[in-house]
Amino acid sequence: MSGSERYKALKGMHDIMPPDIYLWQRTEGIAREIFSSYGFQEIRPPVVESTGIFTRSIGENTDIVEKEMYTFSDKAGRSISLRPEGTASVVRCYVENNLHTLPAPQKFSYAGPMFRYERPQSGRFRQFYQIGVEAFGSPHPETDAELLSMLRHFLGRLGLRSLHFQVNSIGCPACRPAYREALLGFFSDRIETLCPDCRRRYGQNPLRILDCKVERCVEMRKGAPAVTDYLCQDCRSHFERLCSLLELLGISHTVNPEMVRGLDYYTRTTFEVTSENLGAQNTVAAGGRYDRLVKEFGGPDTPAIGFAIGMERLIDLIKLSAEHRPPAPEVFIATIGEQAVTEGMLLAEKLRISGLWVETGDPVSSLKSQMRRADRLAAGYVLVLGEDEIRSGKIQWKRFADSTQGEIGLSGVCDFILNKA
RNA sequence: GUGGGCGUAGUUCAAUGGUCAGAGCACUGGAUUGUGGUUCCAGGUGUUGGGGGUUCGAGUCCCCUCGCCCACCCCA
Repeated sequence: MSGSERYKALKGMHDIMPPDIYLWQRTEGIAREIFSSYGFQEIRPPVVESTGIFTRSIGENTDIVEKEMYTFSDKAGRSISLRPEGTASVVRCYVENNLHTLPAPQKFSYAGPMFRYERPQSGRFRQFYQIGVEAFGSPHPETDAELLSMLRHFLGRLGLRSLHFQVNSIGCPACRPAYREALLGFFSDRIETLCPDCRRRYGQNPLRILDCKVERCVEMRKGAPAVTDYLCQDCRSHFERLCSLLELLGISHTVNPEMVRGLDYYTRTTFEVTSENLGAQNTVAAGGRYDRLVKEFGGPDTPAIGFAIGMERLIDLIKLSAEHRPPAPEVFIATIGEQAVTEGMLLAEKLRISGLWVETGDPVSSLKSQMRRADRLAAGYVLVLGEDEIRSGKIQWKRFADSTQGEIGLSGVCDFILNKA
């Protein structure tokens, strides 16, 4: 504990280990299963990219690129960065590999670590994991709805309840400037009454005033123009269609015109899934449309939409939702005597080949301590193998769950366990 | 970057400024020889995060530093 000489993980970076790792594996498996049933195929872009990929897509003046990126020079002096999010890399991959030549829409998923140099807090880390999906080539609100539906499907399969879906449309280059002007106009005569942060936001990113938590600001923005009232005809009908599809699919949600997304590339649909049970960082998944990004990356004009799920936050919720038992060995082989140790190894191998998780006892410790260890591991069956068993060819089995035990011929052990386990 | 809280055994925590810093859990062994959990007995560990200061005396008070947690900011 006197740790100055012992290495520790870096601030904001954590080991994911048992028993949590089982929740991660299960969650990732369910994601793979469900996403693939919607036609999403996994891709694995590198974790490091040219810095420009992120600055151009996420936005030069966002906090992420301004102060949160892990940016380095490589040996040749190129500026490279650890990815702070997944979409930019996937778009780069899509363009670089000319994936638009494949039949649209093309749908991809990814999973892995992201990096942001932030001050850690509950639900926020410097290395954190996201599972995300991106669909390219469909401008239709049906695709938006399908994504939301898939997300709900996934979260439902994990047993999560009481999640809050919020959707919004932030318009397109045709209609957003007008809204921005309206917002600036609304606040222009009351800038002084806003909090210092919001005064800064007024110049930087006025939309952010809409989700300020300061009470006075909440009060001041009553009656502020809503983005949804300023949508152009195309954006409006896209959004209305989406909302009616969500109704049809039975996805309960809130339309929240004050919902703001942090990344610059979003157009039209944005959405967020939040939970009451997470602390301040309560967004577990979020996403939206980015119809201009592919073109900006040098590809053909291609609409796209995606979302990302914050794994740590998701796992937190899964842990809260129910008790989760880590897996336990199916069989524990306790041995007494040298010959039994050898026989035990052979038996263990045989059972493992059948796919069972088998542990063996410490060759030199007493049967009692081996039994105790088996119990602590919560092993399904203990097989006791000693001189008597080797002589008689019959092995003792014991099941902790109901404290039953019995005898079985050595040759039949495998079938016996497989049938019961 | 800003603010608040907390650092004592592997872990969770205790200890009016005053003997040798304790307890639960965990771990190991044992309670008639080859049977776990419950019970009983026995066993060990700390540079009290680090450094300095005040004091006859500091885990306790003060300063610095490092680390963790939470919140702001921002975001998954």
